[in-house]
Amino acid sequence: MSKGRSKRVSLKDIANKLGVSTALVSYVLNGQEKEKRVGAEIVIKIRQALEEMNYVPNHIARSLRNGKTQTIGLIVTDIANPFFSSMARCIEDEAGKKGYTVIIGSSDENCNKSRRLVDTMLNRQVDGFIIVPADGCYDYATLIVNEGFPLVMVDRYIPELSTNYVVLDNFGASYDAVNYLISRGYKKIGMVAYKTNLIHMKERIRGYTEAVKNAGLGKRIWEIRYDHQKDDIKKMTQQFQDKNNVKNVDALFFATNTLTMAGLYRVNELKLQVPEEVAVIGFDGNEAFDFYSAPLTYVKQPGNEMGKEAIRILVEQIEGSGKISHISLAHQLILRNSC
Amino acid sequence: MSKGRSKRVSLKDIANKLGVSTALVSYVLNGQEKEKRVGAEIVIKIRQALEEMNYVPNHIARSLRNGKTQTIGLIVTDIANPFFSSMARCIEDEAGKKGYTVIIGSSDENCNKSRRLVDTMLNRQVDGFIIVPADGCYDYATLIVNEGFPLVMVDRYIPELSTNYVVLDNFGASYDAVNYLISRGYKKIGMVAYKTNLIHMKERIRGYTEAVKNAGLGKRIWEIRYDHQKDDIKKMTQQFQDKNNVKNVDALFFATNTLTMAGLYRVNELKLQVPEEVAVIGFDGNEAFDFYSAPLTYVKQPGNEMGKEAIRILVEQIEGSGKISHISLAHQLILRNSC
DNA sequence: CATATTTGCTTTATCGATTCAGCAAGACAT
DNA sequence: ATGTCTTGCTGAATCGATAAAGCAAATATG
Repeated sequence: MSKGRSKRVSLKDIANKLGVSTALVSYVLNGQEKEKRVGAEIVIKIRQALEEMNYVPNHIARSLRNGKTQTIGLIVTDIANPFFSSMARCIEDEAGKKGYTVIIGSSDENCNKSRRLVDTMLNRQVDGFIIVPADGCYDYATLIVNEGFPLVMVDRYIPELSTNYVVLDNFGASYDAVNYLISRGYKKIGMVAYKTNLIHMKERIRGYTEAVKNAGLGKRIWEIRYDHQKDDIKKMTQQFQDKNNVKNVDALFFATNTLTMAGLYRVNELKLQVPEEVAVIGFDGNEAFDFYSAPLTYVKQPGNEMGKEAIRILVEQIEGSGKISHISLAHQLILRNSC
Repeated sequence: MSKGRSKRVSLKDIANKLGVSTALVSYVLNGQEKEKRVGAEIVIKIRQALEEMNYVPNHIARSLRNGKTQTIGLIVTDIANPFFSSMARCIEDEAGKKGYTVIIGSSDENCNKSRRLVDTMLNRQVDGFIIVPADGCYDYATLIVNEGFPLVMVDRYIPELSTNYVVLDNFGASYDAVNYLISRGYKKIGMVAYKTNLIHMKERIRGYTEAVKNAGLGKRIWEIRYDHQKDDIKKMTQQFQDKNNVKNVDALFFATNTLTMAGLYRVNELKLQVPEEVAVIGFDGNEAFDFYSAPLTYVKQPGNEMGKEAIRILVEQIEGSGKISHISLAHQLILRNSC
């Protein structure tokens, strides 16, 4: 038998106690005593009563009335991915400071799940969205924008959709990383990317392509299917080891931290030495990179800054700004021993 | 200028369209057409209209009326910690299946933050809590229980508080891990734990103590302060390396993944070989453990199962069960090369 | 046939906060 | 003295869904 939950004090309780109307109390509560011409003495009395009776506004009632919930929906591909979990951490902290609460969902890069999450969140009447869009199904993002809901895309964006985003300068980061490999004397540089039409991946591939082209080197790209990761990575490792294969490499550039991890697991299984037998550059960062036998050189994304910017822009939008922000953040190449 | 958000269809809209009262529509919506004796034809018409007009219930209004928000508050120490982020992932998925939404907060093992999070969540009228309690300040947990809110503690619990929990058999796991070290011939086994009164840590320490005592070995414990981690770990490494110190060791057992990581960073800085110069057993798991020069032997916690159980119990409670569940899950010792 | 009972629906209060419209009473101007 | 303004407050509608209470009409029972 659950103990009786003590009912909270309502505006009405305060009003009754003082023998005034709820309107007055509400005005004082919302700092409108000037505009609404509330008497000076009664203001003081109301403030006291609010304090004494330990009044806490009912969020739900307020939301129903105002149509604002002070809630933000965050959809990432996987909250268990350290890049996203640390970004989420930052988003929650920042949102909290501004009086917003965050609800999080993981889409697994899957359209149906994304749509279901968006539906749930719309149903919960979030005031705005921060979304890492999944590949292919832009309908729900379009819906969000068309309905006039504030939306900030992070990590990647949908070029066709005119809305806010905060991303890495993916082309630049990738170009930079590959050039570093080139400067270290590697000639057969491979890139392991995801097979997707998402712009961030396209840009990372373009950075790689541009860099190897400028150096007069051959292009070796694997596009791994997200839902056949293991098979495709296996095939990849077979090809890149084979001296007779056109895709034989001396260095590998991985396009995300999940790909880096998957690749390294396989490299370990095959007992390949890094960087002697194959050099490696990772992406995104992961504590695991620090502990690899050869600590990994990698492209570090400013995940926290990304989260902070996203919240800042979103709240601006929620509060009525009409301007659309497109932000590209700079990467950092962390140099260590893997190449 | 934000585009006009198209107003959603309400119960009233449906009722008006059909020329019936909202009560009827509500009954049909909630499957009470039998109890509330709604006519067979009108039921069909209402169902059709709900379908056609694409009706979606207003969650906020429902919450205000029912006093239930179908929302769960989850407080962990740090959502960026992979142990908790993967648990959170699992909790969200399971909660979603049962029609609940989760809001997450990170306490950083800090009382004030914990309290603020609980306040926010109470204010948002969550239906129940899943909490990883922080050290020392049990007031808010007691408050939650006394107010009659369902609460499930995970990872650790507060013995004085009679409520549900799902934890690891910490004593057993620790005992087992240390015995494994003993069976491998290590004689000077040290344990690195956090300085805290929390039961899970006490139990892990008790497991270690019991194991070394039974083997007639000396006790070497470091209790690291959570907010002076770096200093304390440094001091620890100085002592355990010193052959003349009573705390000199040939093997280290770390009590959490954050401690393991912090310890390994330091071990790497000092260029100590694992396991030759010092053997290591970790706790909790972390992808990083797989990539350590000597892949780490560690105590694996069933984080997903913990999350699943927690949600199951919590929802049971929310739906009115009075029974209190105390669940201890079994660990798994993952054997590899670090000892 | 007269009285119960059942069936099918409507009315209305409620959850708690917000806010517009409106009403007295006093201040001020003409 | 009459009309206009200002001040300080109240009443009631509203957001959308739920559910208790009540009311006719239809059916059943004696």
